[in-house]
Amino acid sequence: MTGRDTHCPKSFFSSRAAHRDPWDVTVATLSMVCHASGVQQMTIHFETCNLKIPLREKIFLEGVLINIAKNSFLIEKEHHLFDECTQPNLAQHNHLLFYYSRRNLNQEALSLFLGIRRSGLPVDRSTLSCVLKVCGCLFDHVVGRQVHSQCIKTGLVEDVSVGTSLVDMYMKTNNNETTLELFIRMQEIKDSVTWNTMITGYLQNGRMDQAVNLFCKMKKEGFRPNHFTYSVILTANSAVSPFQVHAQIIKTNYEMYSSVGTALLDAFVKLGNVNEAAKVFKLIDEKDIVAWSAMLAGYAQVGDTEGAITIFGRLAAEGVKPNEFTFSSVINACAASTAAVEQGKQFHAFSIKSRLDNALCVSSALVTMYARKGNIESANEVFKRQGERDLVSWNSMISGYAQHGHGKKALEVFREMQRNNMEMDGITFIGVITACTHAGLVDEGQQYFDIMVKEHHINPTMEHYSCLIDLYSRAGMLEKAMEIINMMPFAAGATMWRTILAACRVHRNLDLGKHAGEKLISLQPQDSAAYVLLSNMYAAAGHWQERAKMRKLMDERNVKKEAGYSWIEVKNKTYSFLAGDLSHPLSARIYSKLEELSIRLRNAGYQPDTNHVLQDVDDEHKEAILSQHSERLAIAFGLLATPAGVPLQIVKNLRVCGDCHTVIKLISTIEQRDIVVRDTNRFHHFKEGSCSCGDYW
DNA sequence: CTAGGGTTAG
Repeated sequence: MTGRDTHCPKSFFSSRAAHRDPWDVTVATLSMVCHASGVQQMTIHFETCNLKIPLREKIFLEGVLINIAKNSFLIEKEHHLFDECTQPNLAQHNHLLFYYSRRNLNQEALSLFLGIRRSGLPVDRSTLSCVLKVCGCLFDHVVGRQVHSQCIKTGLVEDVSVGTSLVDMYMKTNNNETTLELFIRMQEIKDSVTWNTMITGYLQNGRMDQAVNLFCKMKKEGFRPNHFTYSVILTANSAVSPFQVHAQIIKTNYEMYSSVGTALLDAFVKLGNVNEAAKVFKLIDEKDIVAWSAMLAGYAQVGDTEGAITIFGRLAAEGVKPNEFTFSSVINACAASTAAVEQGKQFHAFSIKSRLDNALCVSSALVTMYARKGNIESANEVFKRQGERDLVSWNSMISGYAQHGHGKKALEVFREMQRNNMEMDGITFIGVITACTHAGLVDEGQQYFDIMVKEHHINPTMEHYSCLIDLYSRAGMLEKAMEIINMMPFAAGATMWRTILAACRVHRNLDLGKHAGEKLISLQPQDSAAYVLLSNMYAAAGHWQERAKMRKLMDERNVKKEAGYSWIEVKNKTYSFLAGDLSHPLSARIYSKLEELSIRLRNAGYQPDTNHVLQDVDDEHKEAILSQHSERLAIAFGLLATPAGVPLQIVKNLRVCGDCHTVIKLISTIEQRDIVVRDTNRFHHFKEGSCSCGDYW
């Protein structure tokens, strides 16, 4: 059970293992070691700074060079230090090489090795194994091959660990032929590490079947899989059934190993089976941060925010330090939940305290979280402060702006991304085209689609065509939208027909609407959207008989209309409202507030648009129904429950109707409030009588 | 010498 935590993680902060690393010498332990080993002539310089490890001086101790700088990373002047060292020997060279490698300072390790080689100093199996690993990490097949010939010259190629390192290096640099040749040549000397290395290599190159074959062959040849083997073979989820492997693991007792249990639980999560994953998690003996993070991410992936946050609380209570992956997962869980932004903010604060807020995956998760919670300014704040950015950072910001209808800003970010020569992918263009859709930039949207295909050679997916159809539909260019449907290399799915249908409703195209409605109903007979939209259209056109038929069809097929819900957060609590809801304790006050508003709205010249009511009732009733739409109840409550001037944040499970949109614009003026409404499609920022969507949604 | 966890859209 020991020795399974000794591998160095990607980042210094990312595992408890790192804290047990003998090289992470705190000031106290260093002094002790110096004292015990009788090294007196050495000077240690302490520097007071607010970081944990204030030692900055270089120390030559027991044949090991240590230079601990800020954050305990070995960063500067290593060669200079090396010159001062009196004739470093082979062991000292290897020590430093391992130190670099373990810290992921591969470039430094490589220069050290090249220096050693230039000076003709001796090397041994440790030196060569270590530098081969470094070449693999850097994907440097040129130096890798040079080292290979050095292995042959020295005869060390016959050594198992050197041979295995060669296999690893060639696998990582994608040289499958040489790898296989080496592996066959190692027939007599190979051990289970060699097998594991081969299997891992195949998996990382996406060759699942080869990996599984080798896994079987390994057992046939009498090598027993160990915890390395199991933890890696479980990532071949499409080729291996976790249930099957689980049975083998139970027999061998490896399920209590953190690495194996983590891989297993993750395999269950990927099958969508969190319950099974949770059972596996429970059985892990000593859960390390990777295991905790995997379980947390599992809950996040199935949308169980509460579960994810509970796991975070438990690991913190057990004194386990969250790392950047833990934060990015929990923040992502907050982004997906319906709860208040406050929850996400708390984890943001925690990540700052842990000095992990600048980690790429954390800051990108924050951008998305703030954007999805309606706080686009904070999203941009985080984005601006990102020291380095990757594809995901840029995509997150573009999509964020797109969802908020800030089409121009989304495109600005996109152009900045272009100027920085960033690589782009399909998701980038989904964001860009969506931005054009919400901004009504039809031609630009089509142009970006063409650029994506012609200049970036990205194959358009279903989603891209969906975006195009959306682009044209929203602009009322329904013929163009149908043209796309007819020319694209996919059959139109339910989502596309729903888009067309909704656009037909807005642009009053009953004929195409019928067609789209029928398609949608045939694809998803249990989805209420088609029935509701169609009957809506019939109602708007005054075709009450047709509408009654739709109603009947719904009853026959037992399709239930989704109820309109809105919710609002006040002081960390979420209050939800159904249309016509009377259940709230403040109900009476809410309705009198609505009364008062309706008088003031009329004085401001408001005329209710009763086209948005689908029931066959008289106009007076229609007005009453409109005025009790769930978002209005939530807004009335928000106005009562918060001090003047505080912005209101509303979330709605359906799209905002045209009449409510008009009313909310007016309310933002007469009540002097900023109101943000997130519907199923986008964000609406109402301010001083207008909306960020420019009445285009 | 070999291993397990995360993020972007719809």
